[in-house]
Amino acid sequence: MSTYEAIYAVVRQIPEGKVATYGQVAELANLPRQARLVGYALFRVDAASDVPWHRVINAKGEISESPFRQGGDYLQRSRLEQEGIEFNQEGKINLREYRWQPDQGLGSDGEKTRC
DNA sequence: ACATTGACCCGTT
DNA sequence: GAACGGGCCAATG
Repeated sequence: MSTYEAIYAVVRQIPEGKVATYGQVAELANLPRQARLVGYALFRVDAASDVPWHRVINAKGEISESPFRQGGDYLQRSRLEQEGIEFNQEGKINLREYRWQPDQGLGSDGEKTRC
C-alpha cells in the first residue's frame, strides 16, 4: 500500500457525474496540503487502471493535464461530458454543482451551524 | 544516495 | 479581482 494507492482509492470513490479537486482528494487520502501528490499520482496512473482520473480537476474547476498525456486534451473533457458534466465557455466546470461531497447528505438545512 | 521533476493549493501584495 | 511566490512529498534517472 503506497501513498499513491491511497490516492487511487479515493479517486475510485468518486461517483459518476461528479468531480473532485486535487486538494479534496488529498485530504480524503489522508494527505493534508499535498494536492500535488494527487496530481503526480494521477500522472503516473496507468490507463488500464480503473481510476477515473478524468474526474479529478484543479481547484479552479479547470481541467489540468499534461500535453504529453495520451490522446490529447479533449479526451478528459469528452469523458466528463459523457458523465453529464457541462462546461462553460471558459471550459471550466461549476464546482458548486459538480463538486463531489462525501457528506452530501449532511443535513437538510445545509449550513446552519455557522458562527 | 542526490538532484530533478511533476496534472497543485493557499496566502499575500 | 488578478498576479506572484512559497511549500510540500514521492517517484524517476
